[in-house]
Amino acid sequence: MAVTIRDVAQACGVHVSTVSRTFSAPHLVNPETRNRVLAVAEQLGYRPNRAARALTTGRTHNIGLIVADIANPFFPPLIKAAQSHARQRDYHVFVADTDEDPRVEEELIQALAKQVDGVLLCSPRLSNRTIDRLREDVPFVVINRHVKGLPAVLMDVGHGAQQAIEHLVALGHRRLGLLSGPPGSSNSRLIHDAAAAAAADGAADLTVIGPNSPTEQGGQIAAAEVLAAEVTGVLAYNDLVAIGLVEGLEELGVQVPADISVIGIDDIMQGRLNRPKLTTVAMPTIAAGRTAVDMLLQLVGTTDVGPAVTSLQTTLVVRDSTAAPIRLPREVT
Amino acid sequence: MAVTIRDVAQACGVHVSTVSRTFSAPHLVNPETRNRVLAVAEQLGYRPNRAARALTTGRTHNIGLIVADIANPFFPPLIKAAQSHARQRDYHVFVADTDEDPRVEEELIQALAKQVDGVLLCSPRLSNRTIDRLREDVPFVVINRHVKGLPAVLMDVGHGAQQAIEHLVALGHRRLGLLSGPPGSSNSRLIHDAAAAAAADGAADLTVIGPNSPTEQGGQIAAAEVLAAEVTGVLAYNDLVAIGLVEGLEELGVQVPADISVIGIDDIMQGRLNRPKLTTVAMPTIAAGRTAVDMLLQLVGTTDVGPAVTSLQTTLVVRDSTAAPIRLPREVT
DNA sequence: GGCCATTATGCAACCGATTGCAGCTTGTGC
DNA sequence: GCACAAGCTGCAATCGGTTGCATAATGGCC
Repeated sequence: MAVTIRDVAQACGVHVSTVSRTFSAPHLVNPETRNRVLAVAEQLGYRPNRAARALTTGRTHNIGLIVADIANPFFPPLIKAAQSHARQRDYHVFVADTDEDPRVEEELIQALAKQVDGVLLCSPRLSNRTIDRLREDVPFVVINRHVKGLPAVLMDVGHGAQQAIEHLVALGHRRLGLLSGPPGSSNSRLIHDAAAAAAADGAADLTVIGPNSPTEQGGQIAAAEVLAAEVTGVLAYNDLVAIGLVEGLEELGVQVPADISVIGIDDIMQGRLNRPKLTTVAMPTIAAGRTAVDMLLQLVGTTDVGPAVTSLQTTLVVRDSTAAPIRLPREVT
Repeated sequence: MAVTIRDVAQACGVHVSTVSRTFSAPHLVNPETRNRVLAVAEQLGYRPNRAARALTTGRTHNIGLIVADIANPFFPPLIKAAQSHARQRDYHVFVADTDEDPRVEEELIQALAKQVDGVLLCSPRLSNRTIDRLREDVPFVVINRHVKGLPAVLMDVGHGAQQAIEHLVALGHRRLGLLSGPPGSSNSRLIHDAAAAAAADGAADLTVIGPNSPTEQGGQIAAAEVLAAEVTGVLAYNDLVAIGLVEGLEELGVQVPADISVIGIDDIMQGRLNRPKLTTVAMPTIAAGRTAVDMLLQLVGTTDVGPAVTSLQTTLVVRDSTAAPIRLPREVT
């Protein structure tokens, strides 16, 4: 059915190995022969069978990318960046969605293992122990989580939280709130610690509120608590929570940013689709996708690699949900 | 490195073919032997190499899914549905994003062709002629577009537009607007024709506005035109345009839905993240993903298949952006 | 003109599995 | 006690390429 290397060889009157070399080691074949082979191959519509090639070379030229939820707007930019970056290096990316289910995640990794040269694990939900076991099967680079002994690409959310608090302080806010994230999450702790430190540096109070569910609804519910805490500026665990908070506050008759300033984290909306446009900490998702691909390719190219960890900078994007407080806070210095 | 069928055979004292059959044709091997092989395989951590299997069987048990833009919120639910549905049938889905570039799309199809049993083409940007050429390489099912001679899964956007107009008419609106989509798009024509017919049936005027760019900004810009047209209810080409329109109208001091009702198409936000929650035509993306997988698997299973076309129903989801008009329109019957 | 290095090509084993065919062992029926 | 069938298992070719080694042809150099 499909045209193979043998068909081309026969049509050219050369041996299969010559045809093979024409594609995988062109410098080893006479330019004249090479051109003839290429012409015939083109004419016959020959395409190398990557799966067959993988069988002998051990290189599939594919990489896997496993994410918890494609529908989470945080991931697509990262996926796109990884794909286009990999394509430029003659690699293809197979994306798989785990539906947040660790069992599915494990199954996918095992299924992918033999068909890819390495896997990008994006915010994995698996236990460290399971990941440690699976790394026998296929090389990993982990994105957005640190697993001991594995190369990782991290985004410095702590620094982002710091920038956010400094921004509020610079605007004149002194009574700040933090809508905290899930207690178990390491990102949640990083955000809390950095925010607390930055608030202390700025001589501002920081009231921790929650944790509520890290969703729009969670933010909406937190609105009342925010009012009760009498803060004028709030940093939310993520953009969903921030957007929910804005909605909740407006339902209570509180204007953002006139009465209270709100900052999110992640920049999932990128200023679109929401009013007021959210001031937020943008994550370097595109850089993370590219970097992860580079690290993985480097890792599969060499025999041994140290567990390199790259930490990428976040950026505070100031838009319309933050402003100076109307009444100066009481405890101004 | 990895444990192969030979390692298992040797450890068991049987021939490789027996091990092979244990996995691919269990009924042909003595239960006693089979259990022994399974036990040893388990203990050694043997996993079949799907790529090698594909070489002889011609079946990879993978399917490809090519979309124009993963970041477009319209696609992720479809992707997730296709993936989980395929996984239940022991197939894996490789997702690839073309960045809206037909050349990339073609390249991806060719690269994928040998590694998958079939490809789901989601809103392809390629010309019919190119698609016709590529179908020699790999079986296709097209989603969201009709290509002559190819199986397709369509979503009945015309009926959705009809429902939307009927909803506005039922609320009492008689002066309606349609924010039209790109002139070349077939969906755009389907929406226009169905909306026009439904308006005529409901004895309502339908003013076509635009086309503007099918984006949030396009909708925002159209707000002035909508006001000038003196309509009380508007159907937008998609949700992005509808959301932009709501923003544009509010900037002009017009309330939605109090002053003007707005309906979108696609249901990308699913009622989240936007005020007012948008009344919109929900596309059956989940059903489309599942159906497309089923059609593709059926297609690769048999030798010849007719170019079946499945058309899926859309649903009007009434939320908060539509209401009865305040002032009854002049030409009430 | 002979020797050697260089270049180009062919040969054949191999990657990890599948599968048609043949052969062996049992068991059954008569 | 023999013929035959059924049930298992082994053998070896095959899928579509890659690659180390051998061989042949060419050219340069003294």
